[in-house]
Amino acid sequence: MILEALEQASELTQLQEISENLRDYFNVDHIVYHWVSSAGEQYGCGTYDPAWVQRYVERDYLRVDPVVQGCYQRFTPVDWKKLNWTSKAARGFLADALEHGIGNQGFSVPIRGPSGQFALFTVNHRCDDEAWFAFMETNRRELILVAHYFNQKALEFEPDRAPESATQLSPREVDAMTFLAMGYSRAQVADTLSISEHTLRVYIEAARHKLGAANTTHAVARALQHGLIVI
Amino acid sequence: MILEALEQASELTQLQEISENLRDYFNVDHIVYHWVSSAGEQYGCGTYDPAWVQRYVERDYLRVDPVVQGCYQRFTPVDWKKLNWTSKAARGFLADALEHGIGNQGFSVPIRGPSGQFALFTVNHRCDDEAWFAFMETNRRELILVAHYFNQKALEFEPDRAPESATQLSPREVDAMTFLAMGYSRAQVADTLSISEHTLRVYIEAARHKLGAANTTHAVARALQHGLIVI
DNA sequence: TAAATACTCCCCAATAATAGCGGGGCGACG
DNA sequence: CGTCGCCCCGCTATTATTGGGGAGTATTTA
Repeated sequence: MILEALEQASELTQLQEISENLRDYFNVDHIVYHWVSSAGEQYGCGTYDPAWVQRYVERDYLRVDPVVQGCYQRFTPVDWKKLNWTSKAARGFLADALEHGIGNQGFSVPIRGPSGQFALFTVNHRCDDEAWFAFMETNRRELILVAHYFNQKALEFEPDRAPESATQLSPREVDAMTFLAMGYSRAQVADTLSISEHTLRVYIEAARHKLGAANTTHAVARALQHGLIVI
Repeated sequence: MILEALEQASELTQLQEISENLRDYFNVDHIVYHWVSSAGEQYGCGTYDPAWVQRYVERDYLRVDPVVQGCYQRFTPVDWKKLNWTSKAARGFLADALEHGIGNQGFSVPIRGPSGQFALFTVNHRCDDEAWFAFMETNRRELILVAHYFNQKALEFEPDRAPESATQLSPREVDAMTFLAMGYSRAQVADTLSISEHTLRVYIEAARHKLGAANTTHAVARALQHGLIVI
């Protein structure tokens, strides 16, 4: 079974191979896995034409692509047909994509990580709606599972992407960060925690230093990204 | 197959039933699904003793529970044995849990949503390591899939939990929020975007209002939680 | 084509944030 | 019993951020 190959893969370059194997196994045009991040850091592998990938990056299609935008707002895997392709930018993007060999049908599985990591596993194919529907009926479950296994492997090979800062905040620091993230002012937080604003400030600074943050907003953002606070 | 029952479930009360059916189907002690959030809003269903659930909430075990803390920092499903049970609080929690009928073996699947939603799907059982290992070998894949389907159903029944405010930020607003989340000061952001600080402030305020945030930190936190920005 | 949205710029007064300094008490770990 | 981390409180000072106005152009959408 295809999952076995995934579980046994042991080198990063194999992911590319596996994506090709998956493409053949499922008999579709493309299988793509890519990491989504606006901070430059993009990683991806799959069977798209490298020219298209380059064009995608160059044109900053990440901000236009309805697949990315849609999955980013969604909980569950989504068929491309359900996405919103009405905007001018989206239609332009779609036309460009089709010209570069991308199929008209697609299914993307959003995958999320603890630090706001976000990845997409996509199956893409060119066919009519009927054939696509039948394909999805048959393979949806296995595809979802494959998506998660693929992601797990990608993480194993790129440990940098799952940093696990291990930075721990003290309970009071967690409280402070949490209320700040909820929009409380310092005075409100201090009041809520029944401590002086001076003391509160000490916690905020401690958290800021632990998190290597430049300011309070940054500290809250990092605490959220690292899963240290829940709001 | 059990997934069919999940797909066909059409009422919220059925989730409780389904969790019981899943427990019997997999022949384990407990199946639990619960939503994790410190903002009061907790939802859960499953086969744990209600007395334990109440105790869990009362004692604020959410902040102690290594399963929650561990999964919150982790990308992938995790066996409870892999978690860190060394702290005093964690050991006390474990002892308390065992006394309340919780099994010693567990497997939890973290599930994340676009707005920072976080849920756990847990299988719990009392048995020796060997039996548990065999069980997991057999059922891991199906459990992962069941976890995601269960979550999907829970979302359908509780649409409030997937609010999808549809709030969209303009590109410039996204830029502003992103750099702020990265710790840039307003001056730095304005400089980076090559606009005046005054203009930048308009974006920040616009984003704040769109997001219903009380201040900049809150706005950044919400933007992060809603997946509107990535850092 | 009109309406909506996005982008750009400006002033001002009040508030929040940051960076230092100092103090004391508690509990856990070795 | 000493060290370490956490919890709590005080002070001063400068700088940055905030939130309330208003106003014009450009682009996209309906």
